[in-house]
Amino acid sequence: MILQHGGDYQHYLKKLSVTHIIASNLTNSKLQEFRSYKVVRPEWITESVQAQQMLPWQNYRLVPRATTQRELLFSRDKETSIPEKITGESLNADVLANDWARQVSTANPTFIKRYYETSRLHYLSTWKEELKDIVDKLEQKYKSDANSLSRKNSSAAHNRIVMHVDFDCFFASVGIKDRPHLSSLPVAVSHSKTVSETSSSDIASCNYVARSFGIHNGMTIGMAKGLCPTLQVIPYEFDKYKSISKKFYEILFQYADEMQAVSVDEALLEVRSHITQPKDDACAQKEEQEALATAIRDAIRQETGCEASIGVGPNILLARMSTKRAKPAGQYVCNSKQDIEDLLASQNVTDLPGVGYAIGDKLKELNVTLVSDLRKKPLYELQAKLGAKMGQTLYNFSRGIDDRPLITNQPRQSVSAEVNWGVRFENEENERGFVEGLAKEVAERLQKHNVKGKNITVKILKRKDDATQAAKHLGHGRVDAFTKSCALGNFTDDAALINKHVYSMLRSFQFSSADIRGLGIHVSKLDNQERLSSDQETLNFKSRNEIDAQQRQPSIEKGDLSRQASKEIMEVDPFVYNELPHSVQKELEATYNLKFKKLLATNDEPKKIPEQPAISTLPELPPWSQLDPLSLLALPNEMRDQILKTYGTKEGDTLLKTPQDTPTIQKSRAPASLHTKTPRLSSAKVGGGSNRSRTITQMFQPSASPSSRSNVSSSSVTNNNETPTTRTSRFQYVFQGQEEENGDDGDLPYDAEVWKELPQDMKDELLEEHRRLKRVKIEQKVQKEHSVSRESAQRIDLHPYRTKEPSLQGVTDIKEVRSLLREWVASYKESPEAEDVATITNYLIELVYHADLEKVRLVIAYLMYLVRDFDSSSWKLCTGQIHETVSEMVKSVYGCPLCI
DNA sequence: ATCCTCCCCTAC
DNA sequence: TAAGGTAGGGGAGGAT
Repeated sequence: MILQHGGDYQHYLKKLSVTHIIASNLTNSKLQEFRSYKVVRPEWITESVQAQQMLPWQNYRLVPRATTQRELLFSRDKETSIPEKITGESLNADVLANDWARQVSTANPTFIKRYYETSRLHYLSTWKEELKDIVDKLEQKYKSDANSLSRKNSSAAHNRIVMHVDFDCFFASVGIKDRPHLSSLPVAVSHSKTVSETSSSDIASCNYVARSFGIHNGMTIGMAKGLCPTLQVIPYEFDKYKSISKKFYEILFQYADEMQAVSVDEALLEVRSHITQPKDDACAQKEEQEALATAIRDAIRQETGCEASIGVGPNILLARMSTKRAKPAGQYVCNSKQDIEDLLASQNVTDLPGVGYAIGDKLKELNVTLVSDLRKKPLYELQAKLGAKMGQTLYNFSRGIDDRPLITNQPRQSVSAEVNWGVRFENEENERGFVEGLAKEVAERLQKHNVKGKNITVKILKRKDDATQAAKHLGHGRVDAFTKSCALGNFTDDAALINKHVYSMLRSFQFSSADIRGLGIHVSKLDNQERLSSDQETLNFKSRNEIDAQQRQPSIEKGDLSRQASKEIMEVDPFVYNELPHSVQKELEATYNLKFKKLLATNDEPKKIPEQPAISTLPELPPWSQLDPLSLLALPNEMRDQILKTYGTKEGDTLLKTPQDTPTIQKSRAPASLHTKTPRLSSAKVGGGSNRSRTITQMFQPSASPSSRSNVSSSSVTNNNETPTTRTSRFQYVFQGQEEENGDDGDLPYDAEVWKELPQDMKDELLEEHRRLKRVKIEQKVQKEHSVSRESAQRIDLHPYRTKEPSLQGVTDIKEVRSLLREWVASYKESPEAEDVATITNYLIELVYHADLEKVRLVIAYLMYLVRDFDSSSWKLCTGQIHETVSEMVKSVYGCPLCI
């Protein structure tokens, strides 16, 4: 209708060419973004057409969604039928009648500042950030050191030694250190000054004497008093904690190849390079690790006067579990299979890191309480219950497997501030003031960390309708949580701007201010993120140019464009310009050297289609990729022909003014809606069971460079002078063979009927595009499988159904499989590569699903035979692990273990 | 398939 | 009386 009545239609908002925006609904952020545009409902068009004249747009303004939304009306009558309705207003009035409560709640204008000065959790978070910074800086310093390479490399090696160091009841220990007379008494750290039964103050930390009474962290003083009337309460001493923590980190850094700040009293260390004993001498290694732990504990005791416990293990999980075992004031080294068993099997699942109440409950629904129960569950069951990632993680954890590296130098992703205590608003003005203060707080934090963000999220805790006075004094009580976010056009750290958005989002919920029990502001999408892709708005041209100058396509560089744009002359249609909002006009004037066109000389297009009765000029066409063939078919014949011809004669994207002699369609993707809903013509499956075998391509590569996980793929890619996405290996034929077979286009994903209607040249384009897409897909799949196999050794395909026989490296015959294994073991005398172990495990698992247990048995037996008289324990450990995993698998699928 | 929003969960 | 913050991983489900 727009076109037929002389209008023009743009698919994307371009400030220079859009006069009105048609929408029946818009998100909050779009409403904000378009607030200076003429945003009208579609009725403006239809009714104008009907009236045969352009009606005033003002009458068709799109009103904000919030106000068009119908309100859920809870009848007042029903409410009053509840005998004593509890309202936020009455509850707040009750609490705020008390003068003291007024002082410490939002009723006090200086509340936010005072609150953050006393919140232990706030300190915990702040310290963690500071310590991360310190560790990063120290790391930087060491990097310039000559020694740094060896330090770094050793931690990336496969045989990790991870150390977890953790103070025993940190806050309590620090307090007791300066109050020796309390050392043998039950002690707790809390805000509470008196130990009364009614105190709802939390215990932040308590010593082991107190714990012997059943007292634990997080318990209220009131409850603790019930358990132990003689409990000694000491106050927080935040400054002390911080200074002791500093000493702690200074000590640790001397022993760490790499360090992750976990918290003020806790850190993770890679200490491989500090262990000199050979890997295969487990006994000597254990002794050395014990000695190292003792030395570190001694140093900490001497410097800080407090006890720390240390756990050592081959990964983070086992190090942490070891610390648990070590406490208090002890250490534990886990370096044998038996140790792993001792640490895990009998533990409660909630003792695993990352398993709290919620996940513990979900596991309980699966009848899983102990880690040993967890181990009996097949992967798919865990994933179905907990999600793909969590299921996999716990499946691995239960077996002592944990691939996670230490996290260091991670750029911050968000900044936030929230307060969920003491929030009691007497009126809306009160609420507004608080939001303003919180926005200011967030803005200051952004500024402090030198970042800006373009996404703002507000989080609200609203008292449940039936919630009475909170159990904790001025606590939030029983609440529901709500969040809403908005995307900004620009990065910001401006308090007023943040406040404006937050307040408007908050109001959109239409909650009574008296019901609000907590508020938070989160800012994300920060401007400190690494620019990895050319899509990003800022680019580090130097480094990128250096890295991939050769791979660079002669395509457009967005960055280049925008850089030059500031000097460019911009041709503007005066008609369009006059319709633009004033702010946009100004912006254009500021940015460009504007030059007004004479008049509607749309003859930019060299090839104009002459015979057009219906429409004289074509509107700017959407990119080819956006074209919906079904809609195309629905158009009047002439119009469709014209559109198709236009695509055939020029670039789909008219922004690219490069003249094209040959009618090609670049950068096009198959429109999604073309995907058939009827069965495909034929689906020629190629490659068969060899798909997975591609993950093995690294298997026989020399292990010269201590191939850290991250550089494996890159090293295999940059070898030789091949295209980046193909693999350098003697097994390359697997990949290339597939690619060639793709000449078969039988599996085109298009509806046969639609296809038939398309003109031949369009068919040709689509065919070519289809082939290209297919190639890309295969390449991506190869890469993905690599990353997957790197992620976890126990990845199991969730789709057991296999028509093709599983293969290792494209090979299925047991003799050939054996010779592959022989070759593999021979080429890695020292210890196996994790990726290869994963590949073989995967192969075996597929065999299990393929019900070829005999072959499973043969392969494992042969592996064991190959490593039978190896000195290296890692080979034996590894084959043992493969055996165990597969056996577990067999058990979960068939109900009985595998007998070799 | 990938992204985005609105959550939930966890750790200290 | 009391100071239930914060960042990041991740999932569900919808939009693109």
